[in-house]
Amino acid sequence: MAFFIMSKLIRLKENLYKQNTFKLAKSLLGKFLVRKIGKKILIGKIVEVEAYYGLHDKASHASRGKTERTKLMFDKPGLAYIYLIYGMYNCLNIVTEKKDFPAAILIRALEPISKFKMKTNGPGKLCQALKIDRKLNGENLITSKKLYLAQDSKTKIKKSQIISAKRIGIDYAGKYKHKPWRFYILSNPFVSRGN
DNA sequence: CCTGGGATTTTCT
DNA sequence: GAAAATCCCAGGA
Repeated sequence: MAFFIMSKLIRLKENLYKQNTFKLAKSLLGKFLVRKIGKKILIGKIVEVEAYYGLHDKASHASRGKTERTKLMFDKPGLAYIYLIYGMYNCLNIVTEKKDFPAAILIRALEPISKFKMKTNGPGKLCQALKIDRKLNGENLITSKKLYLAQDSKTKIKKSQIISAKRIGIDYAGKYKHKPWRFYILSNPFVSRGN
């Protein structure tokens, strides 16, 4: 299968995941999500993310404490936290911050690089397109053969191209619903909404 | 442009 | 038993 003209993809290293959640969230824009299934490789460029930060963030699953479901948010950075939402869709998050500090970055939209059968302009949809489900919950993106993040030396997103906005679907979160913790690439047609 | 409801099932109260 | 980090479709302005 012919891939697009693109310089070599290099997997993101452990150190990168150790930076502050908000810096990391912005720096993930323009990076690539890679999913390997047997010999098949599916690749998408990250164009939209949201940050969920700390125990006080009422929009975060971690705000109600550490449970069987949310314990990964309290784990070490670089793991995948995948959960089922509304009984129907999976959502993929990257765990961030030190162990015991709950935070994660939700991957909300991808620009397709390989050919997908389904759309990737939403957190539930991109998981369908890349066949990501809870079987991959806890996958270590630094070492996993099935799921990881990568960068290419050419693709750089300028600061002026990064938009901050309110997060989506969290109207119950009190004052935290106003936090501008959603980040996306200006004018990118694959952003889920508001572009 | 916007609002509202239904699908579907796990998780927590 | 209610809520949920979604999506799609219908209907109204």
